[in-house]
Amino acid sequence: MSSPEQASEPERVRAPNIRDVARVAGVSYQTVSRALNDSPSIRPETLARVQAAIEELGYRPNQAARALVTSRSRTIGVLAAQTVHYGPATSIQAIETAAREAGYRLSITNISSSEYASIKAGLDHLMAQSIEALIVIAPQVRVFEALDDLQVAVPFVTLEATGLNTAHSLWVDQIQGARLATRHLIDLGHTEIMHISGPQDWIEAEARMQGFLRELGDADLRTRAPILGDWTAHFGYYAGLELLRYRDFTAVFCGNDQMALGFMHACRETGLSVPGDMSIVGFDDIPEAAHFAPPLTTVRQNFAEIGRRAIELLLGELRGDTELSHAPVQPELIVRQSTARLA
Amino acid sequence: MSSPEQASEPERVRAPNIRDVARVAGVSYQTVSRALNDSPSIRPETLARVQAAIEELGYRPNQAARALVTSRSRTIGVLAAQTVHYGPATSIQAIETAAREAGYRLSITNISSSEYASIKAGLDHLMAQSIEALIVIAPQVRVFEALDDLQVAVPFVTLEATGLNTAHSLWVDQIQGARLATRHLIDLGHTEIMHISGPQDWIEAEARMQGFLRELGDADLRTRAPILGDWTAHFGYYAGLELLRYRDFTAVFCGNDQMALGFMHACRETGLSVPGDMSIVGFDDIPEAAHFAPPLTTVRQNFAEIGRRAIELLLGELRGDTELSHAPVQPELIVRQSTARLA
DNA sequence: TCCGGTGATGTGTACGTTCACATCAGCAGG
DNA sequence: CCTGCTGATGTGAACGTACACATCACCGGA
Repeated sequence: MSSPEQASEPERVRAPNIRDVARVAGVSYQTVSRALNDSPSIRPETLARVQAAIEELGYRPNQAARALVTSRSRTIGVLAAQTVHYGPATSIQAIETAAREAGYRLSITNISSSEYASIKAGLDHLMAQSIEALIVIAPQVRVFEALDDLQVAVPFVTLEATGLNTAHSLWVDQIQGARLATRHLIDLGHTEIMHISGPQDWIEAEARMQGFLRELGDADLRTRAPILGDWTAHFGYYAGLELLRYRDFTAVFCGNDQMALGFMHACRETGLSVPGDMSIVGFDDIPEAAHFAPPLTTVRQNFAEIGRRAIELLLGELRGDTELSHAPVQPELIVRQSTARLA
Repeated sequence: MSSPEQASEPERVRAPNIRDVARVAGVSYQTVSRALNDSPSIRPETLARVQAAIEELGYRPNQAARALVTSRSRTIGVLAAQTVHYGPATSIQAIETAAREAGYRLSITNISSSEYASIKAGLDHLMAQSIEALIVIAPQVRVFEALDDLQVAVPFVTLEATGLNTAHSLWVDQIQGARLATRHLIDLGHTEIMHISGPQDWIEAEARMQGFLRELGDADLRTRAPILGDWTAHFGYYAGLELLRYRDFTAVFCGNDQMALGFMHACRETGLSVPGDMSIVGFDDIPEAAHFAPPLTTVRQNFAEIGRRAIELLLGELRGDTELSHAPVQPELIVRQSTARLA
C-alpha cells in the first residue's frame, strides 16, 4: 500500500552491478571484474567495451561487497582526542589526504574523555568496522594503558607521544623541543624560569616538562615546580594573574601557544612588558602565533609530516614491509619577539 | 601446501561468524541474527545462551556483510574544506559524536581546493562508499554548483552557507551577525568603517559582506569596497599595513578573528592604539579571541549546535520525518575591548 | 596432423548477513 | 479430537564481488 504503481518516483531502483554491466558490454561478469581490477589478461577492446558500459550505466563498485569477499575494509581508524586543536587537526588532515591517495578511507572517532570506558568504547566502535590499521592521536597516558589492555589486533601507531611504546609510536621529539626552548631562555641570561605545563596525564605535557627540567638541570639552575594547566588560553591567563603576584621569575616556557597567549594577556593586565620584563616561549607554532602581541617565540612541530609518516608506516606494515623509519621528527625553535636578553 | 600444519602462527584464523556462534549456543544462525537485532520473538533464556556464545567467541558482527545485505552502509559522508579551522573542526566533532550515538559512522573527505575537479573527486570518493547522507562543510560557491551538477542522490545538508539553497542548508545567520557587528560600530559613533572580507568565492564571506553593506546602507553611511582576504592572520596583517598608510577610517569589521588578529598586529606596528585610534570587530569567537591584545569584540557562532542539528536533520530525513527545522542559528555579539566610542 | 602451451574469457562458489518463508510445538475453541 | 492460531525457531534464498578453476580458440613446433 505504500507504493502506488504509477508513482513518479521510480520504486527504489536497484543500483547496477557487475552483471548488469556485463550484459550491456556483452561479456561475462568476471570480465567486468577483471576490468575493474586492471587485470593484465584482458584485450584492450574488451576493456573499452566494459568501460563504456560502466559509463553508460553509471556503475559504481559496491565497497561492502568487496570488503566482504576480500575481507579487507580499506579503512583506517583514527582514535582522536581534541580534534579541534591545531596540531591534531593538521595531522588528521594530512592523514586523510595520504590515506585517500592510497585508496584507503578514514574512520575518525573522538574520545570525549580519557576515561578507560570512553577509550574502550571508541576503540570498539572502530574495531567493529574491521579497520585494517589504527592511528591514535590521543596522547594521554591512560590511552596507552587501554591500548595495551585491549590487545589491538591490527597494526597501529600512536602519534605525538614520545619515547615509550616505541614499537608503535611516531613522535616529534618533544623533549628536544622543550630543551631548545629552555636553552634559548638560558642563553638570554634568564635564571629564574617558570614552566606552565599541559595536563599531567598527557604524554606530551610530561615530555615537555622533562625537557624543561633536564635543560635547567644541565645548566645547574634552580628548578621550580611547573604549573599544571589544561592547554587553554584561559588557563594561561589565570595562571599568569596568580603567578605574577610574586615577580620572582623573568621568563616562562609555556606548554603550548594558547597558554602563552593567555599568559601574555595576564602580563599586559599586570603592567608587565613582554619581552622587557618577561620573556615568553610557547610550543606548536600555530599560525596565529606570529601575530600575537608581541609575536611569539615558539617551537614549531611539523604536524602534517607526522600525519603523512603515520600513513606511510601503516601502509608499509600492511604490505609487509618490515621496519620502516620510526625516527622522531625534529622540532624547530622559531625566535620572534616575545623573548629578550635579561637586562 | 602453503600452510604447514604445525605452524606456530595459526594460519589466518577466520573471525567467528553467526554460524559459529549458533553452533556454540546450540541454535540456528537465524536465531543468532535475531538476538543481534533484538527481535521481540526470542525467549529470554535463548537470548542469554546466544549472548554467552558471543562473549565466549569474541564475536563481532561483520559490517560489510550487513551493509551488503541491507544495502545500508550506516555511514554519513562529510565533504569538508579547511578542517583545521576552529569552526569546521568544532562542527565536525559535534557531528561525529552525534552520529556515533545514533549508530552511524562518519567518513570525512577533505577537498584541497575549490576546483570543480577536486570537489567532484571528493564527492566520488564519498559516493563510492555508498554513504546514506552527506554533510557539506565547504562553503565555497563552486561547491554548490558542483553539488547541483552532480545530482547527489542522498539526503544532504550544507553547513555554514546562508540563505540560498535553503532546502538543504543549515546556517548561522551570517548576515545578521555581520549586521550586529556593523551596528555596534555605528552605535559607537563610527562612520568610516572598513571591511576585510573572506575570499570572494566563500558564501560566508559573501554573506558577511552583504550584512555589512546593508547595515551601512540602512544608516546612510558611505560604503567602501571591502578588501578580499583569505581568512589568515597573515593577510590581516599585510592588509592592515597597506590600509593604515591612509588613515581614512576609524573602525574595521574583519571577516574572521584571525584576520582581526593580524590587523591588530599591523596597528601595533603602525603605532595605532586599539581601540583608541582604531576599533576592530572579528567574527567566530575562537577561544583565543578573549586573550588577544586587546581582547577582541566579535560575533560568536555556535558551531557545535550546527553540527548537532545537521545530524538530527539528516537522521530525521532518513527515517522519513518530513520537514524538520531549518531555522537559522542566531549569532551573538560578544563585546570586549577592541572597540570604543569614537572620540 | 596432432600436441602442449598460452592468452582471453566464462562458470561455480564463497564471503557473512538479513529477509521471506517454512516448520513445529503448544494451546484454545468448537 | 480436530482446526486454526500464535510464538519460537529453522531453512532457503539473496545481496555484489573476487578467487579458483574450467573452457575455448589459437599458435608454433614436432
